[in-house]
Amino acid sequence: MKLATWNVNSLKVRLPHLLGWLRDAEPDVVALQELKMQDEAFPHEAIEAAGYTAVCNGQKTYNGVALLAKKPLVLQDVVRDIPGFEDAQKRVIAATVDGIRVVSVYVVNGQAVGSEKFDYKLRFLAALNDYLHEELATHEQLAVMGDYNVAPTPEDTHDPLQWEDGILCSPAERAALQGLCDLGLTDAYTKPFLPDGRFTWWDYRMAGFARNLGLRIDHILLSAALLDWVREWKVDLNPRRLERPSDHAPVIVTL
DNA sequence: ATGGTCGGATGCCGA
Repeated sequence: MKLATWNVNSLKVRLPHLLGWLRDAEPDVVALQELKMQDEAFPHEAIEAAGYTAVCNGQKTYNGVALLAKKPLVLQDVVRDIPGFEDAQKRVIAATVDGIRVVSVYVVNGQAVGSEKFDYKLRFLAALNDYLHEELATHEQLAVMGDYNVAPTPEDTHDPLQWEDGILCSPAERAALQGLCDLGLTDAYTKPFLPDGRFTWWDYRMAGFARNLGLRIDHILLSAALLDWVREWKVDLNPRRLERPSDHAPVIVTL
């Protein structure tokens, strides 16, 4: 079973990349983020033709998330957004596939430490914590996959001196991510699995990818029942090397 | 045309 997460940064622009990558990587379950499109525009037909079924929680211009499952797998008990958390932004969708509860999440970027958006990021992560607490109580097998916009440790940045205490790396953000793990979730990333490096995002500016000026901010968190089954964690750099790529690369965990 | 580069939507904003 291959679980994957990918921030595509506009599904409209990246649809050819997504279809090619589904063919090459053959993931079983995919969490997508930053669709930047409404539900009516979601390319169900092309994704069905590629052998996948999909559910989405879209939004115009910003955000938007989806879950894909390789047929004949089906996505059941779909829940959109964080129940009870008032939020106009579409950042969460959950479903059950083959007995596993999967969540696609696009955590708030936060812009700058101390900003209004930073405050929203921390409130979002607190609400996500409450939600995942409930999900863990009802689903033994839980996989929470997405763009967390948090680099867990200094090693997860290309330049700790530059990034430390800034946005994506501040103590408050790292504590919030650790808070999710304290619920009973574990980052599937483990250091022996580094065939193509550990970074998942590179800024478009200043030739970030060519110089490998990256961060590890996309994660797959697993409940204990799934963690024992992890065989491999990897970043798939192939889509990031294409013309007009997303600024993120997919993370794939093989169970 | 909009900071550096993208994407999307305008007369920049968010990342």
